[in-house]
Amino acid sequence: METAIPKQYTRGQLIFQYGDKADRFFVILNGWAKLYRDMSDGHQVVLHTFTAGESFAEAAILGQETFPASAEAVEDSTLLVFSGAKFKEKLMGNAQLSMQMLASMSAHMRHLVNQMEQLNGRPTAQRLASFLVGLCANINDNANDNANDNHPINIYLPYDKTLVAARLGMQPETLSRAFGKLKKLGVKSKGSGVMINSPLELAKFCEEIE
Amino acid sequence: METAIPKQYTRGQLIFQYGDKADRFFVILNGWAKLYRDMSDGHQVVLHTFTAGESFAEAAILGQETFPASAEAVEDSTLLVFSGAKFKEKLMGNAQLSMQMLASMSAHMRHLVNQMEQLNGRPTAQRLASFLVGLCANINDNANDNANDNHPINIYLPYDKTLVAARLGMQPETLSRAFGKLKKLGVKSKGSGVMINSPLELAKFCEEIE
DNA sequence: AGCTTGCTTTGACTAAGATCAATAATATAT
DNA sequence: ATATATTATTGATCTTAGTCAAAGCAAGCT
Repeated sequence: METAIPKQYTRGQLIFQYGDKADRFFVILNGWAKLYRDMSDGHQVVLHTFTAGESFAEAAILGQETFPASAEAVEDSTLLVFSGAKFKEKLMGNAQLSMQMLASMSAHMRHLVNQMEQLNGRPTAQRLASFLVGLCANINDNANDNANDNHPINIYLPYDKTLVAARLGMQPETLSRAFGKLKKLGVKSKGSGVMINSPLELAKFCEEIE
Repeated sequence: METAIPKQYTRGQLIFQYGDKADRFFVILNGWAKLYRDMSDGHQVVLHTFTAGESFAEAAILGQETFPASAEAVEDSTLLVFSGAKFKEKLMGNAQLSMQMLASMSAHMRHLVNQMEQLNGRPTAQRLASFLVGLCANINDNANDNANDNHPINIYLPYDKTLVAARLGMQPETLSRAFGKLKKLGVKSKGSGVMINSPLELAKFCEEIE
């Protein structure tokens, strides 16, 4: 939309904070951002991580007056900032757009539901495996790759392991050990690079019952 | 809306199942329903519980073609069943309605986010306390009560403790023990009745660190 | 009443992950 | 290049909630 303005954020910079007036929303041009919530005990729950092409906080400008979570850039990033008021106007005049918006929110909710499933009792190694498989899928999508192939693949963690751990609802130490457990499944982790021998086998492992 | 038809469900009856074609949604006239998801390991995650006046599965009829979760009546209940197609038509012709719908979904998402926060690491006693405080709040709302007062209060669990446990992401045994821990905070549980001496103190406990 | 059935509570035990503490590796700065 | 800070790994221990098993209660039934 023509009214948006691009804005630069540096690593660690706050984009908005829980409770702020929700009068804008965002699309990521490049970089990564996290949506999170600080809990009373000092911990942080990472609700979602976003990257280039994805939008977030669209939901907040409707209904609520304030953001229900905080957001922060986890890398140097460029975001498009949209005015909520102007967007609302457009929505009122365009039923088609409203429907698309509803569909996108519905997808977002499905995502949240999936996330809830993950955070629950499932063992840490499996949670990590799911996460890695997700990253593989992204890469394959981008490369327009055949969905059926099963090359060894090299992926890079989009942000440091502390954040990966938070995203998966575990401690950094536990993440380390989860990587350890995945070694026997052909997952090698070196720095921010992860080498996966058989994405398919890993995907199978995610579904395993104990 | 005039096109809806009321339908009777008995306790334990399936309303719809994960993967079913999402061509309708529901409003509860009376009784209780739960929205849940069966996980690969046989456990069940309860995403939400609904009662009279609340609607659910509205999100599903947009975007996705199938329900992302299952629903079941937890008491004998009467639901209004709406046709998704007809509702979509109405939406297209009515921007106002679309906005309301967006707002309601946005609220629902906020709820899910809160739920995620709860399911996480927080100790079981605190999760239960939050739940009870929520029930108190409902009652006070209905009674148009002063928000600041702090009477001892008697509440009734809306469904059996097995389901409460599931709703809170814990085992029935653990729920019992959680109730035990809350005794020293003036919470007495007898059957489906719960007597809370000081809702305020209980609310404070929810936020406590450790 | 006495019996059955299903929910709830209690107890003993186990296991997964958190925490604490120390070391190693990486990145940043001087 | 060396020093310093940050992040990652490893080990030992502890806590919490899950599991298994048994007993206590309550409601409904014959």
